[in-house]
Amino acid sequence: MVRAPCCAREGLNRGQWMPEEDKILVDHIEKYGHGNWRALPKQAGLLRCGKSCRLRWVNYLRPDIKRGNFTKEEEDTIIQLHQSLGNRWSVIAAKLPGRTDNEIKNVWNTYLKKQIGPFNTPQRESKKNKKNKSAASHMVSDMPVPTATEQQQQSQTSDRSSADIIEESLSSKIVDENFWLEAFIVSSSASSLSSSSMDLTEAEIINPSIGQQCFDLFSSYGTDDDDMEFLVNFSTGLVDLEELSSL
DNA sequence: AAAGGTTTCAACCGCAATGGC
DNA sequence: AGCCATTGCGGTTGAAACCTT
Repeated sequence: MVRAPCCAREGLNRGQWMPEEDKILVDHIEKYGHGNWRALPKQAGLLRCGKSCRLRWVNYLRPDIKRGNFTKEEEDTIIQLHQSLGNRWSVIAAKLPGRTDNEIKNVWNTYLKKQIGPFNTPQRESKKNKKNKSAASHMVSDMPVPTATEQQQQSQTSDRSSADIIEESLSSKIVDENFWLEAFIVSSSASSLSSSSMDLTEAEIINPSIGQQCFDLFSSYGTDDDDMEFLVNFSTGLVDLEELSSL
């Protein structure tokens, strides 16, 4: 038998908190603390479940919460931490005093994610997402087509990053299908501009079918150290598409 | 001005971790 | 060791605000 959700009890309020409810909760916590969240609403006289009270306090009513927009420094910190930690919002929030995990998660999902583009670190995957995961080719076809200038700019930064990103990913053992696809895209765009041995046109670089093809090849090729070396060579233009296709 | 579309963010849900018995 | 209650976390939802046509 599955336990019913705590808020399923009849007669409990849900949704937006009223100012009176906030006041009751704050007054109670200031007086008695929040030793037991489950018992708290009853003790305080609130028609809410303990979970809802905890969330309201942690994300909104706590006195040390910082209000207002995130500063550039905070945004940079989030981006950096997300690169190394992934979606571990509570850990990221611990590094940003006054900011909540929920707030950081929202900021990330609303605009920081879009700011940094598609080469963010792979995220921990929920069971639900695994079920709904779309084909890798969608990622390629959804990619915006870079202009020549954008590519130039990208290559200037990704000359550094193509091999670096690959090696960073390898050293941290983050090797999943997103990694391979991203590695391909990064290495393709970098090498097409930096190496003549890579005979890829701009159209081919962003062509979804080639992306999918290479992804499939990489996937079947495996993920051991030799493969890493191969991919690094690929990224630096030492292996070309024909060789890749003949594997 | 109004309808429809998009974005934001507070709140909820379900699951995993933890701790007490 | 195993069960159960509680807490904490991350993903998701939906109402409200905002924007566009």
